[in-house]
Amino acid sequence: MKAFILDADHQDNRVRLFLRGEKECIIAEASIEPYFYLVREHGLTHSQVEKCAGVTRVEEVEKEELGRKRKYFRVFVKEPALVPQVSEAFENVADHRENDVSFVYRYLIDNNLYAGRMYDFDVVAGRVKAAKPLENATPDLRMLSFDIETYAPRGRMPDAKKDPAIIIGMKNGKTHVMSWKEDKLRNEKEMLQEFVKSVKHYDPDVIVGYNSSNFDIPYLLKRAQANKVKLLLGRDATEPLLRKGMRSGADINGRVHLDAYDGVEFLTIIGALRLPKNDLDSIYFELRGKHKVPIDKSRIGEMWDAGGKQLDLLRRYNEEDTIAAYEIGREILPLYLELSKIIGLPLYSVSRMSASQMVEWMMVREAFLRGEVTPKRPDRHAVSARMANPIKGAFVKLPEEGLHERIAVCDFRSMYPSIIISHNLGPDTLDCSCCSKPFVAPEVGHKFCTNRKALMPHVLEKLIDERLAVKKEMKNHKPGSEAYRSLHFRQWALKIIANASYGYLGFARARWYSREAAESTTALGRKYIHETMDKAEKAGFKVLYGDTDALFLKLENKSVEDSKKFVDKINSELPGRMELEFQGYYPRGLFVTKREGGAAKKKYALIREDGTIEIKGFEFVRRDWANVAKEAQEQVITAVLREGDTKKAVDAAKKFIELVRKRKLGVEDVKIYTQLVRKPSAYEQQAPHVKAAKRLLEAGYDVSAGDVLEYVVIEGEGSISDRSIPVQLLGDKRYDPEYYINNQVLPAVMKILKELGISEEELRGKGKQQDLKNWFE
DNA sequence: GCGAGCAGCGTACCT
DNA sequence: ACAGGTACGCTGCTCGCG
Repeated sequence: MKAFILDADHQDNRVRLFLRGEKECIIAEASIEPYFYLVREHGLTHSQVEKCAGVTRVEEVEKEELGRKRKYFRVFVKEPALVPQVSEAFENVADHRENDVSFVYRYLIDNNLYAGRMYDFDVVAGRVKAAKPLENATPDLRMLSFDIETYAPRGRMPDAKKDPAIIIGMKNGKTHVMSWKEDKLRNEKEMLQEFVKSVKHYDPDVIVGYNSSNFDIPYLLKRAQANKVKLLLGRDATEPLLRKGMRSGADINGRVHLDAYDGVEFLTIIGALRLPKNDLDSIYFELRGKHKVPIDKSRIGEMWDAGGKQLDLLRRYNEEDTIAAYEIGREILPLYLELSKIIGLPLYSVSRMSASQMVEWMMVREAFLRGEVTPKRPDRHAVSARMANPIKGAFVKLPEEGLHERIAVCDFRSMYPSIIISHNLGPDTLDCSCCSKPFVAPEVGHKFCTNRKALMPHVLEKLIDERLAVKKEMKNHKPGSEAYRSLHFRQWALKIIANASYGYLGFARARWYSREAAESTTALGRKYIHETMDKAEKAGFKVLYGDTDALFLKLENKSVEDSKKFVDKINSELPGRMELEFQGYYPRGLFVTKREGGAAKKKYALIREDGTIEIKGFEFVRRDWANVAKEAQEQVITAVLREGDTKKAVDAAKKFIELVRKRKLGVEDVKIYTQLVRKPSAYEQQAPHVKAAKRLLEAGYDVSAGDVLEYVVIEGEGSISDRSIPVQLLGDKRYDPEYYINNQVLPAVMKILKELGISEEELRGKGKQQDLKNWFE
């Protein structure tokens, strides 16, 4: 059967595989002997281990771990559940290894099977006998998104014990919203049954929700219980299984429960997405350019009771959430599928992993393939010791403030991965005993083996080679075609994992953490960027700025061609896989002065020849600035870069100040977003967002760490914090024009205008010194 | 008792 | 729960003056 492993779990010693073929999904079983390792030390004997209850047999093996040979007992046990138990029993006698590799992962890794990839499975009597890898593309997955609305009386959050679910929306191709006031459904119970029936009928491979692990699925489970029905969403007609722990989850057997919220967080962390906040409305706006129907969540109960137009509006609201979840699913499912194919673990598991976990599981698999033992996770003390001792990072050159012309930007392609590969860096090649001439890292002096390839460089090389091949293959396909799209997601997935590798080396909780390898990586990075800057100056360019792996060259009297030739010259002198890339030419660019003087790093604006503008670091790109300040700054930057028009820039700034002063702005223009990273009581300073959070709490809202707050500074007495009111509680309170001029618009625009020699006074139109208060006559 | 000056907290950005 | 480098608003303390 031509199929791929969509999902897998186990019952006792039997691994259960959900094999997704062209159309059908069948269940097949397989098995493997569960095992783990004990390090042979402290006089522990073979027979001692063998005698332990649950142990079936013991092998004496010699294997490599972190570049060193060691002796282990490979301990086989009766069933998977005994792996943690038996290893625990030896805790005070011998160190264990790989006792935390789950049974399904063990099966996939040890059999060299990659979930997500196509195989020709030989299934006899429901058991997998063999699997032959195929080149075929994965068949299209059936995806269903869903979203629920729940009833609650005004003034409190819904309580799953007593408040019913009232609406369920679903979308596969088309959208279907049902509620039990309409749609021939008489009550909540019938709606729940209808939902289960729809899922069974459509038989999706993937069920997408938004925050469904924490809300929709737990809620529906409780409601099903209250109505004495079962929420049988699994392919084996089972209910979702809620997972507790550090990260809650909801497993649906045989399907992939994709929580789009996880996906959005993941994209945000890797820098592929930036939204003011990660809620469905922000996403809806990002995807469709318009906001969802505005409804007050605390009034959902009333709207339900009112029926008619109110209920229609509520259904519309639900429909938009369902659509948004579906659209996010369409974007992240192909990405997760490619990640799953690369890592080889089931799609559902991968969708719940952080980038570092993805790197780590790739390493675990590759270590197995190389016959190596996986190091154990560091304990709490090791983690805090690692964190207490941070690693020196990248070099950032002080730029030259002001307006500059004719800039070429170059950067090192995948700098850190290239360094790790080119110099064979890793904990397993550090201080080897086999090399008479090891590589010695500059500045830090760590020595690395030059004979045997380390695990991380080995993994990275595979990732990067594969990515180059995929990029090449993409040229054979039309952009927009299905094949192109899938290749795009593949190269993106490969890039994500490669880019996370350096961070992983320096990640305190990593099994393959290596302070030495990580600090050698950054030391080499600093060496390469410094050397390249020196060479650029010698070649007659002016190095305007540089950060980590990027450098900005001012062409002066040289041509763009010259800068490209310079890049070629550098590449001819670089070792291994190191490569400098010409990134682009910019006719104009702007750097500014810090408030306390001196040029600011990590803040600049560039314009391309086609007139498009790139803004980095400025208030314009920060969510914790009001829109009015951001828009004013954008217009000023645009006037300066596109037209070189100082007057236009000044006029734009004045226009915004006037708007503020005349109170022409709405909440959207003046609200400020700030994330609350802890619970409100945990702050020592009463910052504006902390005060806003406390006000929300007082008013009976739920506020928790991680929430992004929206607040407005209103007029009145007291500090800014005293006057920071969350938008939910704004009522008819008015924004403070003085604050928005002096603390928002002016700093944002003056930062730019100051570089053109314009003073705050000139902004006011008169050349004289005047008190800012004059704006408020 | 009061304002100026400043350190440190806190957030979000860049590579 | 991926790294370090950086800017900068705001609070709340210290200090000098009277």
